[in-house]
Amino acid sequence: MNSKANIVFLSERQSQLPASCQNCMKRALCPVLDLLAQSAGNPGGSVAMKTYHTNEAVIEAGQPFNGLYMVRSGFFKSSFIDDGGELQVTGFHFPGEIFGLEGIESGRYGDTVVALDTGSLCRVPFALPQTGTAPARQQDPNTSAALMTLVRLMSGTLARDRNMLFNLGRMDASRRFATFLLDIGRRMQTSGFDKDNFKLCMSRIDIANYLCLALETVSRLFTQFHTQGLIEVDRRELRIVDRAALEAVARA
Amino acid sequence: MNSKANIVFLSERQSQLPASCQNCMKRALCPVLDLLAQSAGNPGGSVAMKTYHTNEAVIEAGQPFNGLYMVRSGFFKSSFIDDGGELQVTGFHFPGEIFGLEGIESGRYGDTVVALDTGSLCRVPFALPQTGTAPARQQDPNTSAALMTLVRLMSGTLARDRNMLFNLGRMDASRRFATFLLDIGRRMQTSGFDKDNFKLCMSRIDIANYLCLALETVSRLFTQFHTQGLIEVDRRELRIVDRAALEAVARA
DNA sequence: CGAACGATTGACCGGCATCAAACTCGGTGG
DNA sequence: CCACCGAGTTTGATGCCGGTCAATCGTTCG
Repeated sequence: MNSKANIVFLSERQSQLPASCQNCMKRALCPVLDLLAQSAGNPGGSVAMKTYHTNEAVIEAGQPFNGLYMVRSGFFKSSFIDDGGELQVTGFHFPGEIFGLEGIESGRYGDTVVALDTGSLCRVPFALPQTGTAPARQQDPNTSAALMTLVRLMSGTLARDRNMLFNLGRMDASRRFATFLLDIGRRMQTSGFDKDNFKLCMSRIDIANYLCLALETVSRLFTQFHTQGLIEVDRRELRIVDRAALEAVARA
Repeated sequence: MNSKANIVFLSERQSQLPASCQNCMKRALCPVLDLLAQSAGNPGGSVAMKTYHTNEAVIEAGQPFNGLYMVRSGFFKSSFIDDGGELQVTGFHFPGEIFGLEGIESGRYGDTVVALDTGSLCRVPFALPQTGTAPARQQDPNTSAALMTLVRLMSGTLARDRNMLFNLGRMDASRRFATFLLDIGRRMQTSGFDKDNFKLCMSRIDIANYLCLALETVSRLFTQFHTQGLIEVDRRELRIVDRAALEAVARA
């Protein structure tokens, strides 16, 4: 009944987790434990873990929604093709993070997601009853907890998106780039890496596209920040040398 | 028990609606009926309707979250003060629309919301149990339905925000402005107005700030679109003359 | 009427996109 | 071992969109 780990994460609900999650080492990071618990008895299938390789597609924009994804390891990239046929990078996903939320309402994923390197994902089968349906009769005691988890996740995502919106609209190239580097560092730390010393998981092109800047501008900013002593950079290896100064650039 | 209206909107749940909603003429528009139903027995208070006048504040950014708001009539504006002390307009709210979603997770509203003219709101008291709390014991049969409604609302908002993000990042001033006008028109129609002939509820300054453009640029775009025969404009009265052409500008 | 505010129009200029070319690094094959 | 290639990146030169400053006009209100 109880695992051999010293720490009991969620004593009540743990026993209801799918078998595949019982021994997961990433459980402490997992933000969807409630959803996972619910999925234990989900007719749509149980939690599936899968490994992906560089450039391999996880989901394609427009495919029917069939669950949320949590990153176990590796890094992933979201993008979609706009009306003009241009690819637009919409985000990057780090270990412990969730994606697929935007597909819940429409029933279709809005983004194509590909692996940036070798990594693994958990797919959490999940579905919302259709609108206008009669109120659910049999109340799974886990359902409410799962939905609240979801609401929190989405509320947080909304708040972060608003920041990004502001980022794109108001900030000039330097501020955008500084903000980007700090954001990546913060999330690296959350994922268990060093926040000041890490390997950028994406190409310059992806960064430029994500920040809505020209590739050349991003390249110039790398060298400019390096010259100013804010960062050290070699290929994709990045070291934040003067965090305070970088934060100042992001603010000013 | 049953209203005198010929149409029964949600026969099952209607009887559980708060008294103040039983006779609401806007019930058909209301996207939070499930939440309202839940709030009937909510200790936090019942649905409160209130009228606001021009420039009157509904909520201030940072105030503790105490529920969601639905616009019954009139128009409202969201904004916040950034680190540099500058005001940033984040959105406009039309009759039938919801705001306050971003405050659910953090427990504090992220935006200040003010009335653009005289209008009225419903406040829907609402609270999520704190994280880490034990699973709810007594399951209100409406709770799940309410949460699902919320999840749908937020998923839709996420999708719309992503578009706005793309709007700001990639589009030049003309495209942003054309997209803005079409969006306003669409939402005017949803709120029961004419989609091609309406009164802009906000000032040029608000539009410019929202689109992250200079006030002067917006003004120039009004006259430019007018000269090109796309729109007719007199003060705040707007008529979309050539919708197809406007859509072309928004796309190209 | 004068003051205050919102909106329009004009002149100027800077940041960033665009075009263009060189450079680095890894892989492949002769 | 070197020549060759291609993708990714860096660096340089030029031009345009849109921000900023400034002046004017129309409307509303005290």
